Amino acid sequence: MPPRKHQSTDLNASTRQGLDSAVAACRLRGAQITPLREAVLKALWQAERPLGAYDLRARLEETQERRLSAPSIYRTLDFLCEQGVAARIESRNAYVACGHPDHNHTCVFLVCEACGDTTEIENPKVEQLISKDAKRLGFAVRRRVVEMSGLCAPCQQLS
Amino acid sequence: MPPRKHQSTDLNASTRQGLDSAVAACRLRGAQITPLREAVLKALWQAERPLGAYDLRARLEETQERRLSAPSIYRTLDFLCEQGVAARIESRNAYVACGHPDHNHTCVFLVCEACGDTTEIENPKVEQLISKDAKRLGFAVRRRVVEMSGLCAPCQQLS
DNA sequence: TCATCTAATGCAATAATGTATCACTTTGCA
DNA sequence: TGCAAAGTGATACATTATTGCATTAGATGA
Repeated sequence: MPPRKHQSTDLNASTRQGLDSAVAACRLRGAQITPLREAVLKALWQAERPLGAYDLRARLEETQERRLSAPSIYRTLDFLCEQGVAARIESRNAYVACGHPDHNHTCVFLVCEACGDTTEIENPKVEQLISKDAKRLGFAVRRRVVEMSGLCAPCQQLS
Repeated sequence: MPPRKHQSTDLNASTRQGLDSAVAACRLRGAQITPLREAVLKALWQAERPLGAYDLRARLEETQERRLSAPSIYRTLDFLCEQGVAARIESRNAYVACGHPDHNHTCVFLVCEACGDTTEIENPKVEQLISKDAKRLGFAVRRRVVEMSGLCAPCQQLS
């Protein structure tokens, strides 16, 4: 799969496809897709960049026309991350939809400091390299966080 | 969680060496090492795991016997991270002393979820791999976050 | 169909983490 | 000495995240 720009604003083609395949992946594992979970995932897919939990809540409250509690948002995000269909960007305290809904994979996120645009790339070699080091030290890796922040190509032009 | 020692104000050999070389590295760059900065760095070296900013503050307030403001702590930590003698563990909102005080390097952190113990490894190949991908996409990397969480060898024995 | 059980959600309060701002102090230096 | 810049202190505030418990929605089986 080619690198996916999280900034794509079209709501239909790639967004719908990503959303649908994410939902399907969850169902395959017997995980329950509730209206709230689907709404959150959809909002992430539609977002132009990683969304903070409270930012996400604000957006959902608009489209849903009701109040949502912070715990609901966090629980839902936790669920989506566990399912591998979303990911937390630790260096931003924010979340993105993940286009590679496998359980055991490492995504590398390139996060633009200027516009927030986030690109997700997969590179199995990175994972292998680190796993090798970890194994040598007897460390059992469970979760991987690989994030690069800097400037995306368009923002470099501007500065 | 296994017992740990954070009461003693004495430094063991490797801690002292790490602290001294970090201080020397800062001075070489003309950066000012103030009493507060040195105290914070020392506290990080003495802790055997990442410390949260407020946790760090509590410890310093004990040894210094005075109140410290959160902004002071954060400013000091920012300084130490910029100097490359400390690093922020994004997945924990915490900070560790860094044993490789170069400006442009990528450390991989292995963080044990059980005991908090954190190991820092250097692997230039990881950096190269990711840089290559980034370059292909025209992305200019400025800061790198590579963190693995899981279980360290001793904690695997226990479970 | 209904009773029942469990997962999911709602809600209030609050903890934990991080920042803005301004005033004051120290340091380096002409 | 006096100035400018860097560093620190202090208050208030903003953002992010969690806890505990009540309630609701969905699945399950008699």
